[in-house]
Amino acid sequence: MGKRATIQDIAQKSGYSKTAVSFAFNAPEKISAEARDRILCIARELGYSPDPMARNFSKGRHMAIGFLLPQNPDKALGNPYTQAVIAAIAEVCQENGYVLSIIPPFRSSIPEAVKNAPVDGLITMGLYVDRNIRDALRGRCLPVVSIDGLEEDGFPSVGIDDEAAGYLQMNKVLGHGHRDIAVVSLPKTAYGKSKSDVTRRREAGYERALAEAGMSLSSILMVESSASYSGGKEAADRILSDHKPSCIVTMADIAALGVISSLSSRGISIPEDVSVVGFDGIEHTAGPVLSTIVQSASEKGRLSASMLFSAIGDDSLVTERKHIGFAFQEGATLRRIYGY
Amino acid sequence: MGKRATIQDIAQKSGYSKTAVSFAFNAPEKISAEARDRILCIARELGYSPDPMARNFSKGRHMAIGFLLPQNPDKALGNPYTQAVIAAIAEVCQENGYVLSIIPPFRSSIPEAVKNAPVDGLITMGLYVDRNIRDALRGRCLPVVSIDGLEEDGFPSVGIDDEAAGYLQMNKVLGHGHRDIAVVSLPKTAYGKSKSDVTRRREAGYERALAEAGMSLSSILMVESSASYSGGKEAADRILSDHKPSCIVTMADIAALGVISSLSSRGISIPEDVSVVGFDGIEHTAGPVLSTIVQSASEKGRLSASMLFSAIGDDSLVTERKHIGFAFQEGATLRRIYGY
DNA sequence: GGCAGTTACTAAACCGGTCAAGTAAAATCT
DNA sequence: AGATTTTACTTGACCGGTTTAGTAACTGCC
Repeated sequence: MGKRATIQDIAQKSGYSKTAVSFAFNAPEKISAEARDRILCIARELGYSPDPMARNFSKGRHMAIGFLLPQNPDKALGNPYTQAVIAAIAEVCQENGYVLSIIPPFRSSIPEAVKNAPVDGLITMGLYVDRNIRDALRGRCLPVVSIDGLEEDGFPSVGIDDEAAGYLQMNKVLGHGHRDIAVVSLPKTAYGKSKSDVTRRREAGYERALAEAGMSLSSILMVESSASYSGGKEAADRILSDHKPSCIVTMADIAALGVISSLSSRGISIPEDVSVVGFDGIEHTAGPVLSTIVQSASEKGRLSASMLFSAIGDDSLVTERKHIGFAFQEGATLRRIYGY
Repeated sequence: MGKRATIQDIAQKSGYSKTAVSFAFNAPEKISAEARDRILCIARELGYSPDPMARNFSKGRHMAIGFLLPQNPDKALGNPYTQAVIAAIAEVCQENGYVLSIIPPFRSSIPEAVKNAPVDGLITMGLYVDRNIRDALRGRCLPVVSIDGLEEDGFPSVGIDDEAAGYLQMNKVLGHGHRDIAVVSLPKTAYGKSKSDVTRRREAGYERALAEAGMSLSSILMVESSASYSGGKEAADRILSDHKPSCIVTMADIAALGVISSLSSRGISIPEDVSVVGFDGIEHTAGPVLSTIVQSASEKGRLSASMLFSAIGDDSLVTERKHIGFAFQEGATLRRIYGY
């Protein structure tokens, strides 16, 4: 790895000043065509192109935005829905000439990750913002957009109306005649501990739907699991060690796939013996189409990234929660109980 | 967005020098406990933490490595296998205190993306390195590791023995009695035009397997498609407009899923009517287990990232191709033709 | 011919840290 | 007690660009 030529080298060799070289690359109109040609020619000869670090430093911009992982990459990126959101964000980054950085916790610390992230803005997803994280974010003076975050966090946020979505999900299940229901919910640790996080909002929706059917939350079995394939499997095992419900409702498609895998391996057929309902709307899973709540990953990603870039651009950021749409997808994994 | 405090501000307010402040943060042993406490206290008060850009600039490191996308994010990240590799790379990045940047083409130009990428090293995957890209890479003086690249590119490379894998894949198909075979291969544009790229190596393996069965490459239908769900669907459509083969072999699982979707929607059952074989070994697809060649995404990602970090560390990089293992996965989508 | 405006360029400040070299005072050694 | 080492800190160069403020030469105008 030889060392690179610097703007100085080009200036010297061409007989022009550093400024002239800079102009040759960035502001052709501020320099004569003759000088420009000469400089660019010598630059090509020496294999010079402006150092992105130095350029970014002097411009005060990183030309990168960050996607802050609330957990280790294997966990956080193990969810296809998260990956789909990231893909959408990456798309918007490209349109803006930016790069997307995946920011994992730094030595197990999210605040440290925030302090060191070489980015101009951050997108969080499913992050519970505690005091330390908040301080780190404030300390960076960076625009932040949260996906599935809390309004109370004070950041602009993108998400769905989780209460309504929870209601719709449970309402569909009840409408199909199910009464013996188990729910695979999300872990408190990763998605927040405060009262109005995603899980709580969805649970509120469940409660409302159940109430309309004369039931209550306490009448269903509720287990926590990470939003992952293995988490879903384990959750199913725990549920089945209790009893076999007629429907298992999950808060993440990837967990639903794990549930399905666990059921299948026990010879339990879906949806005949046990129905399964997911949440998210991940794609390309082959097999039976999952009955699930669909919330567009690309819409979530694109909208959050757009909001972030407009904040980076004009320095004004609304602290508002924007809702995107959602819908129930009739799949093959939810059975209608006849005679109900 | 107020402006951040600088090291100067802390120095002034605390009565110490910039260096002392720097030491307080980075080299506690070079400063008295008293001074350290005082400085850190004032820093906390003013919400100061060292600016990562300035720190990186003066250290000459970005603390980021890049994953160079050969196509737009939606295409490149639409493949679950790619995402799994990225997740594995991100894992290694975390262990090294680095960040992983997704580098899309910059205004449709990969060389421009390379020139501007704020990273200390690059990993490419399935990239065809033309002259311009090579020059850009050389110009950056960055360590590069290629996944599924060419030996001729001169970069250290990670991949499987694609000839052997192609042979194994086709051999299994032939061994199951299939003779009417269609292949969904990868696009030349994205994966290379030169003779010994991934596609060509696998084709060579096909040819060898076919030859052993007294057949040749020309006796099978070969269509190109992008390594994507929709690409697989379209490829299946093109194949079926020709005739209905007994087995469709693909070079990417995600394309196989697209093929399956196309077949299913026509009422063609798998594997009874048409068998499908994939390549990669993506996970969590629910549905029938795909018969496929499994090459560990996490091994590929981890190995390539490890190689890159060792190059970043000690400045010595072998220009060697490392092979990881692969295996055939007996799934439910490949039918044995009895009486053969 | 003198003045304003334009063109083409340059010198030097600046971004915010790190770090090598240097200094003064205190501690240790002989 | 004087020489040496150690401790605790500071000064200032440096990373490689961008950008502001300027200058000198040239152009156009009356």
